[in-house]
Amino acid sequence: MTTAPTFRPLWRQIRDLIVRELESGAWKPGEAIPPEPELAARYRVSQGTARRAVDALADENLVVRRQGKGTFVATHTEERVSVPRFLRIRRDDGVDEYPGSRLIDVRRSKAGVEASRHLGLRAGEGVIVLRRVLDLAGAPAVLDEITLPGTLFRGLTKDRVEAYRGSMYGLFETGFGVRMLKARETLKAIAADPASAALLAVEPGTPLIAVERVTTTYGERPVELRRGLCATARCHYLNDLG
Amino acid sequence: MTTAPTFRPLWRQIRDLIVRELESGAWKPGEAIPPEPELAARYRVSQGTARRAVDALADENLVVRRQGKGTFVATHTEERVSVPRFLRIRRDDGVDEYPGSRLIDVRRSKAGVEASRHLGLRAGEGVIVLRRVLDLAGAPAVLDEITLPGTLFRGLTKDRVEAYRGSMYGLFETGFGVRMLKARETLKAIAADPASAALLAVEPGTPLIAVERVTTTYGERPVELRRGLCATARCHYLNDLG
DNA sequence: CAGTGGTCTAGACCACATC
DNA sequence: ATGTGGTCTAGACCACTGG
Repeated sequence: MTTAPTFRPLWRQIRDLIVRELESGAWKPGEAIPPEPELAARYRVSQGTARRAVDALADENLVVRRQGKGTFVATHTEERVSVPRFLRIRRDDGVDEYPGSRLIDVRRSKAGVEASRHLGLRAGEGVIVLRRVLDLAGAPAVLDEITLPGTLFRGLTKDRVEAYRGSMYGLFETGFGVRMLKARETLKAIAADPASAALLAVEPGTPLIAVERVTTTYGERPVELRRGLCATARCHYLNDLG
Repeated sequence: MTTAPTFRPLWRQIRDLIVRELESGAWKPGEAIPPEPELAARYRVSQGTARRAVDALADENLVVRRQGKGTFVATHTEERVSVPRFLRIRRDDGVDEYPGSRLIDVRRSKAGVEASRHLGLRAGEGVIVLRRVLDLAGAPAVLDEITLPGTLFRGLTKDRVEAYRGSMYGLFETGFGVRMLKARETLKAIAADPASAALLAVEPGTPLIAVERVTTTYGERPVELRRGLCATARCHYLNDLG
């Protein structure tokens, strides 16, 4: 039995209030949030305390500070410059490459046991399943199957995905107002089945890394289930332990 | 070409000075560092600035703050309570278990191309190679091959490892004064060779996750090369993306 | 109780970006 | 020149630990 927190610092309360504003969409991804003096005035605290709250948000990657310019709501739409934040697959030769994406299909269906469990849906609720192949160094690297709650991604079609220029999470954010904040990945090694092998251009039975990702938005609410099969002949999964 | 940093905040400089103290062993792992007022006096700064420096160290996991008690040098010797900080392998059933370890052998040899590259040694320098199996849920889960620079781990023997009660990094820290601070892991999927398969109690050819870890101490200096083969039938590799 | 880290404030000044 | 975030200070007070 854990006792409820008996004390919440002021900066923590301010942080929570700002998160609620972010959640409600008061300031959109990429936009600036109010400057520190204004936040301090609004919440009736010293600038130091407002600053502490914003610091916490920056540590959580919810906002990005830019000296001299302001503090901006974090976004997935400006990741084209480097490698997407959530992509752990890298080329063995060390070259930083934004992976190419080929969409296979977009289907509507009912949530199975696994999907409903991970996404917190009732069995049989509508989901959208999207499949694609990521290319790295000119060869297929990852076969992705992305499962989304139908209610959140109503107008999502193959055309819409193909028309969008940028990362998947950029589309989710700008097109559907769903912000991907954290993810938890679970990795296993499996043998390639014939169908997947064909799409990845490897022999059936080739060892692959199976990545299961559950992505969450505000309040740890799960909004994406992603299963990726990674062929690691010329690339690898990278992880830094701090 | 990157320009040299033109400005270093005071708190950053203090942080660096404290790191040097830590590196020199002025305070040993598990011990308390001087309280904030004392640090402030020693470095002739305000307590707020000293605090900022210690905050940075805490963020880097070099020290651990404990309210009311003090600030302590981080250690790997107190990880028995939970799961070791650098271990990403978890049981599928969610049970938190401290893995059992069976040592296979400890050999002295010469650094090969890979080892010398990753550990920054000259080819042919002496290394110690240690092999073991980690058990999870009563079954072999990971086959580890740990390569260490001979000069740093002079008295390391099979007996010494078996006599030590605690994690490998706990032994390195208390027995050899080498503190493991960060690590970078590179994962690939491979098929089990017959020898490894036997030790992991799986069929030859079974897909495994091959984890290559390079662990570093102060100044990003590499001090361990570890190759692990993970059988993921009843466990998985877990990674949180923030 | 004294000593530790944790919070909050008010104010001065610095570094950076923009006009 | 102005406005933004970033640094530093001095001091008051709170929360937690242990004698």
